[in-house]
Amino acid sequence: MSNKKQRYHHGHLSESLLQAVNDIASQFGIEAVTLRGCAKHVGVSPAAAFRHFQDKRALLTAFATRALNQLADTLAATEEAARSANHDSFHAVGMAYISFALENPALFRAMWREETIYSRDEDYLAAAERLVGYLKEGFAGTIEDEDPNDFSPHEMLAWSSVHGMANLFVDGPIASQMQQEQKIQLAESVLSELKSTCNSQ
Amino acid sequence: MSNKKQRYHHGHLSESLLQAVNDIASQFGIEAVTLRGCAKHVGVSPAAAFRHFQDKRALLTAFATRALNQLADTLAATEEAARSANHDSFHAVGMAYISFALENPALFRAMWREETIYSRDEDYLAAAERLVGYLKEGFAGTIEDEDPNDFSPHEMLAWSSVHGMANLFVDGPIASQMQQEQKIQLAESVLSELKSTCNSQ
DNA sequence: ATCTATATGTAAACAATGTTCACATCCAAT
DNA sequence: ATTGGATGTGAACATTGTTTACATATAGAT
Repeated sequence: MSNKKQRYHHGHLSESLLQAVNDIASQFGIEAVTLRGCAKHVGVSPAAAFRHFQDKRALLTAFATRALNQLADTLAATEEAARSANHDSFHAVGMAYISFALENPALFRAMWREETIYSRDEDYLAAAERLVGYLKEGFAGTIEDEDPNDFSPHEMLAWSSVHGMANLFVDGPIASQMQQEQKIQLAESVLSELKSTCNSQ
Repeated sequence: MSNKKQRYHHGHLSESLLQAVNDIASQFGIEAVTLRGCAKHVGVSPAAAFRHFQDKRALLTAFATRALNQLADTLAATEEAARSANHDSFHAVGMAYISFALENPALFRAMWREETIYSRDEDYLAAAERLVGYLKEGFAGTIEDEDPNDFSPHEMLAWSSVHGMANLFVDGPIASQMQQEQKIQLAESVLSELKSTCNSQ
């Protein structure tokens, strides 16, 4: 971080800028992310960012896209692991979703904020579609699926309750009043309730 | 709006500023809310706002507080109406929550955004506690309640799924891809699933 | 190797925003 | 009527996003 300071060209600027967003957002929240701040964090002039992103909004869109993909990766890996270990993969996927939000609140917040991103961006839509795909396919294949192209009430119930808990644990009155451990325990028991409902048919 | 323009003192500035936030947020989104914009909307100098709110953040906190109270009012009224009409009040309260979000996305977004408000503000906490209270009391009294001071898995399941749907309908890939009507129908059927789960004991 | 087109970076400037400060105006209690 | 506190104004400032004109590096053709 000290010897290659003299280079006029950075080399991986767009990648580094996204990393900067991640660092700053993780430490101070997304609201604290500033274009100039990211540029300084990377050691580059503010204007340089505009060679790689049309906008601040475009930068945040790319960040949200990456966050979506990370979450989708996590879910996929979790399901695979649980399946091959013969564990309850519905439970595992649900908990993975919630844990991701708890461990990366900044990422989780970023990926859903319609107003601060270009939600019609091609890459963003693709990433979103990938995540939604998992869920439409029966909550990543862990519950029975009637139609892989649409949400059944069961699928929607599963996703929305997990998504709702994740949101409530990150933003809301519960967020600051409950310990991490409590949240996880509550999530576990809610998922148990859910499982019986969603597998009942 | 035209004859009382000459007064030096506004009279109800803090109230009017909140109204301005509402107007602008409803029309252009919360991200578009600007202190100067609100001041101009009210016909007052930017600095005047600081006599009534310490911060932009304090203004948004007051706005979020009001939104929380509005939602709580709506839920209370809905429950009362459904109860006296002998309707399914669980269903009614759940749908009211979701409808509120669909009809007032700006309000709904504002009330949960920890990063843009003072979430430790006294009034905000009171409003949040009031809403949470409804839910801790058995989802506004519509499901059985084991402990009014804590969330049972049933209560958490009910709230989180409703909250999750509201969020997904307002921010997220579904938001733009589904019609209002579809969202409501999906919500209805999810709530039907939920009811059997939450009342089963 | 040289030249040149293009990609990538810089510095300086601008408008908009949040915020503060010194001052103006009004209201209300003496 | 006077005066003190509440409320509003205008000018200023730092910060931010963004643009523009210019500088430098890199890659491919010659």
